[in-house]
Formats: sequence, C-alpha cells, structure tokens
Amino acid sequence: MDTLAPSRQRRKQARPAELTAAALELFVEKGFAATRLEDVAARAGVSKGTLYLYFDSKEALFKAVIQEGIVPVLEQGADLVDSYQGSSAELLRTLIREWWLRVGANHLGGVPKLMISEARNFPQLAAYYNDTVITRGRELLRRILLRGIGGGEFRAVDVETAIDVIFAPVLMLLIWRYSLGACGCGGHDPELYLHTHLDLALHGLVAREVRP
Amino acid sequence: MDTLAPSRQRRKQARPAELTAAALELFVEKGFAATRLEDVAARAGVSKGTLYLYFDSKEALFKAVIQEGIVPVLEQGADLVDSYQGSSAELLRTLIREWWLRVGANHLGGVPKLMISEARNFPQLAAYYNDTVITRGRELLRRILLRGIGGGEFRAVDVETAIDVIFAPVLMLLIWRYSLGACGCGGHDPELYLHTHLDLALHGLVAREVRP
Amino acid sequence: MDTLAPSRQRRKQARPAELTAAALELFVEKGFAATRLEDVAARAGVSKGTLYLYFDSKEALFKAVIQEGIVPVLEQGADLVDSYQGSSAELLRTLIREWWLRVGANHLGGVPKLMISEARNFPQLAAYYNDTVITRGRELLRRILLRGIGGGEFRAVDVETAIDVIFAPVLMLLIWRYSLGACGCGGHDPELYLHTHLDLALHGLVAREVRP
Amino acid sequence: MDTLAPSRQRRKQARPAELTAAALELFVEKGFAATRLEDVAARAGVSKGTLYLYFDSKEALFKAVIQEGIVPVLEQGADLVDSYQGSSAELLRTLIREWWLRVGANHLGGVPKLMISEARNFPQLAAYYNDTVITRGRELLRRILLRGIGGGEFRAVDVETAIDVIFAPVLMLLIWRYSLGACGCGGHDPELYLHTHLDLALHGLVAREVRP
DNA sequence: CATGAATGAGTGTTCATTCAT
DNA sequence: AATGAATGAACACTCATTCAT
Repeated sequence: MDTLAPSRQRRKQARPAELTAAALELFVEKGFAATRLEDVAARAGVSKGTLYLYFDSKEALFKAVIQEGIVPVLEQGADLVDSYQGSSAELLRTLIREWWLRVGANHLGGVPKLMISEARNFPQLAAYYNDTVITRGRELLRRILLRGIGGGEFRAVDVETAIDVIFAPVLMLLIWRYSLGACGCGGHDPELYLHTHLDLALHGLVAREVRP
Repeated sequence: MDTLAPSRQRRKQARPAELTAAALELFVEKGFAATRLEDVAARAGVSKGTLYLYFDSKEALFKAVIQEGIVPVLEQGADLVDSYQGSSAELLRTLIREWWLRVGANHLGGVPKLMISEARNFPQLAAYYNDTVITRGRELLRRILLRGIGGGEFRAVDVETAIDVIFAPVLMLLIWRYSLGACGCGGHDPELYLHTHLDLALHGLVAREVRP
Repeated sequence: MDTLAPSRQRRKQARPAELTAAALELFVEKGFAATRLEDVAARAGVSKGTLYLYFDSKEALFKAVIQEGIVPVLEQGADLVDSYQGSSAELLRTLIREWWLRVGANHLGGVPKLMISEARNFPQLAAYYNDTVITRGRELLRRILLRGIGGGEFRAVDVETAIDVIFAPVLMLLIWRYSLGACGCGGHDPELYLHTHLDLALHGLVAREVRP
Repeated sequence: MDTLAPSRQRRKQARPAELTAAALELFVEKGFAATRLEDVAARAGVSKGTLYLYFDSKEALFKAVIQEGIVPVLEQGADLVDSYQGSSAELLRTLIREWWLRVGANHLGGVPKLMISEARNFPQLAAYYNDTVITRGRELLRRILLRGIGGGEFRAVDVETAIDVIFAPVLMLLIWRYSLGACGCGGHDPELYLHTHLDLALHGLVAREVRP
C-alpha cells in the first residue's frame, strides 16, 4: 500500500504545504483581503472545497502561512553568531547579508510587509509573530551589539533601541520591494543600499579616537 | 442660531475636511479595503449618500485624505530647508523632529503603513503618493545631504541611497506604531528612538578626521 | 408689475413647458428609468428642487410629457381629411407624408417608442394615450379607407385591421429611428421607405380589373 | 432518487435554460433595467449568487436570453426557405405564419419590444441583436423577394426597403401585444391581422398584369 | 478524500425625493 | 419662488463557506 500508491500518500502529506505556499504567494501579491480562496486553490491545483479539508477558514490559512513561513528562518543566524570569530563589525555585516540572501531571494520576503499590513486585524497572530520571530531576531542583533560594545569596538549606544534602528533600513528595503516598489515607484539596488546602510551604521557605531 | 445650528454654508465648507478626517481615522484603523464608506459617513455624522456629494468614489476619498494630510507637512519642511541657517547636521535633526511632531502626533502617522499596505492593490494611488509625497520628501533630504557634503561637513556617501537609508528608521518607527505596536507588541519611546537614530546616523555621516 | 418684471412672470408661465420639453428630449434619448431628474433640471436650466414645484414626481412629469406632446398633433390631420378633394389614394399618401413631416422632424417623434417602452409600467397613461391619440389617429385612417372603399377605389378589405396594418410600417420607421437605428444598426432613407410602403400598400388596396 | 431529487449533474445541465427562461419572462414583463436579478433567481428557484455561476453579468444574461430564444427560430426559417418548393407568395405566407407560431405563442414574442426599449441604453446588445437576429432575418426575406422577382412572380420593388416594409406589421403586432395591448388597449385577432396584412402585401407585390 | 454547485450576507454606488434656507 | 445639500432605499456583483455527491 505504501508502494502501490505512493503519490497519493505523498500528496496527502504535502497538501498543506502546497496550499500554504500558494497562499503565501497570493497574500504577498494581493494582501489578505484581496486574495480569493478560489485563486489559492487554483494555484495549488485543487478545488475550493479541498482547502477546507485542511484549514478551517481563511484566517486559519493565513495563520498557517505565517507560522510555516517563519520557523525555518532564524536558526542559521543563531549558529553564525555563536561561532563567529572575526570582528563584531564583520559579524553584523555578515549576518545582515546572509539574512538578505535567505529571505530576499524568496517569497518569504513578503512576510514582513504582510504582517505589518494585517497585524491589526489579527492581533493574536501578531503576538505570535512578535514572540517567535521578532524577539529572536532582536536577540541576535543584541548579542552582536553587546559583543562589540563589550570589546570596546563599538560606542556605548542604547542597545535596545539601536537594534531596531539598525535593522529598520533592512526591513524597509524588503517592505518597499513588496509595496510601492512593485508599482514602479523607484527602488534601489539591494547591494548598494545594504552597502550604504552598513557603511553609515558601522561608521556610526565604531568607537574611534576622534577627538583627543 | 449662528452658533447652535451652524449655517448650511459653513457646514458645506467644513464637510470635506470632516469627511477626510473620519476617513483617515478609519483607513488607518482598518485599512482601505476593510473600511466601509457607511462607517466613514457615520463617523462624520452624515449619511452614506452625502459622501458622494463630495467625493466621486472610495478611491477619490482616499486620494483626498492623502492630499490634505500630507502635502502641507511637506511644504513646511521645504520652508525649513530653504531658510535654515545652522549646520547641516542640525538641519537634519530639526527636519526629522519637526516631521515627527507634525505627523507622528496625529492620525496622519498611519499613512505610511496605509500606503504600504494598499499600494499593490491601488497602483494609481501608489503613483499619486509617489509623485506627491515621496519624491518631494526625498528632495528635502537630498538638499540637506548635498548641503552637508558640499560644505565638507558630511562624508561623501551615495546621496540617493543615503536618503532612504536615513529615513527608513523614522518610517519604521511609524509603521511599527500602526501595525504590531498597536497589538501590544512592545515598541519604543519615540524620543529615545529618534535620538539614537540621529546619533548613529550623524556619527556615521559627519567627516570626523577633518579636525586633527 | 406686469411690465416691471415681465421676464419673471413669463418665466413662471413658461416653466412647465420648458421642463417637459427638456424631459421629452431625455426620455426619448435614454428612456424613463435611465433619465436622471437632475439632468432634466440642468437641461432646463433650473435646479433639481424646482422640478418638484411643478411636478409631484418623476411619474407625474412623464405623464405631462406625453400629454403635452400629443395634444397638438392630430388636429391638422382631421382638417386635411375633412376638406380633401382628390382620390383616396392621394389622400392617404398626403396624410402619411404630412404626419411624417410634423412628427418625424421633431423630438415628438420619439413618443411612440417611449410609450411602447413604458406602457406596461404606466397603464393608466397607456389608456390615456390610447384614447387620446391612437383612437383619433385610427379614425382618420378609417375615414380614408371607408371613403376609398365606398367609392369603389379600394378593395373591400377588413377596415379595422387594415388601418393598423397600413400604419404599422410608418410607426416602425419612427420606432426604429429612436431605438436600434440610433445605435448604428442600419436604417432607411425615410423617403424611399415611405415611397415603397405607399407603393406596396396602394397596389394592395386599389381595386383593379385584374382578372377578367 | 433519480426522479425525486434530480441529480446535481442533471440540474447543472438544466440550470442555464431555467435561468434564461425566468429572465426572459421578467425582462419581457418589466424591461431590462427594472428587472432585479434577485427576482430572476427567485423565479428560477435559486439564489442570487447562483446566477453568477452561469452568467457573468446582467448583460450577459440578457445576451443569452436573446441567443437561446431567437437563434433556433431563425435556423428553422432558413431551412424552410432552403427547401421550399411552391410559389414565392406561398413561401412568404408560410414563413410569416411559422414565425408567428414559434415566436408569438410564447414569451419570446416580447423580445422585439424589449430590444426596442433597451437598444439605446445597451448599444452592445443592440449590435449583437442586429448581427445575430436582424441581419439574418432580413436575409430570409431578401431571398424570398429575390426569388419572387426573379421568377416574374413579384413586381420589381426596391428589395432592401420592401423587406422591412413587409415585416413591419408583423413586428407591430407583437410590439403592440407586449406594450399597450397588455394594458387593455384593444388589439387584434392575430389571425385576422396577419391575413389582412398578407392579403394586402401580396396584392401589392404580385405582378398581376402579367396574365391577361 | 475530493469536488464544485449553491448560498446569502455584505458593500460601493446611484438617484428620486425632501426640506431648511 | 427657487435652491441644492442631505437622505436612504435600492441593486448589481463578490466571495467565504457549506454540503450533497
């Protein structure tokens, strides 16, 4: 039975992921309200009714999309920070670049904009996202900043605030891409943008013997 | 009679502003698609039909909200940049603080998040916003950066990119407040946040090795 | 007072006619349901509210349009039939041509199509129209046919039916002009059409010594 | 089970025809603009939404009504003309009588009045009707007239004009029935009317002095 | 498991009608 | 008399959700 109809079995297992993948694409493209479940189903190659075999409602689907999309992202970052040997400036640079490569290359890149758009309509989900993603992401940056300040490499800025200040341009780069940037409203070469940001931020961070 | 039952004339004058004010609140609260025109009308104390005496469509109302809310702020900013006498660093600091006071203190602060959420579904609005707000806002920052670089006060960063990099944290402060921040997901003291950002950014910008 | 503000007086007198004239044009152009009272008022150069000083409702206006438009049309026809000296064939020809010139040149030409379109929604008005216009119009044709048959000029057709059979193409010419003809769906040169009709009808009517 | 609760399949097959039938009745009764889709659905025993499973819009429904109702009638007419063996006068007589039986005996008879009423407000429908119905109907009459003239049976009238002149009374018979005739404004026995018309028209058409 | 036909609540928009000025 | 701002009922159309097959 396992070998006789493997595709059916496999299908059954894979369905939810296929559905959330299709939903992610459409939610990112059109937003939650403007996405029709019929389109999600069509993109996943199933019928509208099938969606309801796996998700109780549009809202449940949305929650699944966010949850599935997010879990795998943050682990590597923690490994990097744990094991990095070079300067804290280099570590910050590397972390942000890695993150960009992992998320920016993907439909997942639309999630931050999606969460921002829908947070108020789904407060519990926002809380979940905050606990699961944002808090952990902040932790990574916190460790880098504390590492840098502790070693005398960075100035003693307000760490909790600096975390968000420093990450804000990176988020905006992504948010822009999935909102006005998608309407032909200009935009940036990510490379140049990230370079400029890191240049400015690290110039702002690093402690120098400027004035004697 | 003049004060108790405001004359038709006066009412007619005031209506559009009352309506856009009500609309701004609801658009910011619920988003464009989820806002019912009937609710906008009710909040302004009129009937649904009355809305259509002043605005041709929901989209036109949205446009008016943007137009009335944001354009005056940009004009003030332009005046400031035109007439400022002190250092470019101070000018940047002042512009951003002014902007924060004007926009962050009232419902207008929700507009950036609103535009980001709705841009892809209403490309004409996005184009309008881009032309009316973003382009002009960038121009202000461009002038400050060029002024600072030209006078040797700032390092020669890539201006077009730096504009957005520098403004990104300010935008994120607002976006956060109107999305996850509204769900009890933490957030920042704006004062401290802006202080930290300007501290970092100006540290990053100013050319320090000029003075031995 | 009569001389001091004559235009006001005259205006007051003329208003209803101006309004029904404007309404006739629009009813004929768009039909009853699709005509907006605001447009009627605008075309008459007054405000929407003014309409209601003269007519209780859209329906009342419609009734007035039909009644005013119709009364003056039929009198001349009766005079013609009363006094005509030539053959009955010539009389028929002349009556139809006259009617065409009087009605076809005018916005009144749209009334038959209008009545046909709205009769079922305004049955009392239809009855009025039937009594006032159709019955009298038939009477004219009846007299001509009886005159012709009585004099041996026409064959002894069924008079009551022939009346309508003979008038039908004339009506259709008008109805077409105000319906599909207005959509670029072809149509006829009225001259040729009427000529062909009269040619056929009189060929059909006149008694000839065909078969010995 | 098969007969009591008709299977989904069978239902699905029958639905469009049930819907167009209900729509035809209501369009004919109230006109296009005054017909509510909810009433159409109710008359067909379904909900409003179901209509949209089968027709994209009110206009599409209208188009389907025309299409399904009239086209088969024209095809029958074409078959008749193709295969008819007798005289052209008899053919004309037969065609018109057949047409009357097929169209005049059911709700389809209201379509000409419907088209006339709505043509100007829905030019695309008018164009569609013109192409689909009028042009083809004319073609049938054209062939009969040319056949008769070619064979010396009919006089050499202007064919293009005569087509419409000859069909006009038949149309008027229907138009009357569905407009003023429905308001108790008199009317004709169709048998007598058609007889009188054909009598007159064929008397007008046939070349009588051919046989001495 | 999977389908897709059916539902019906919901909303943007129009327009005849009213009435304070 | 005349205005035109305000009303609110009405309707086409959409789409999440259900359920018989």
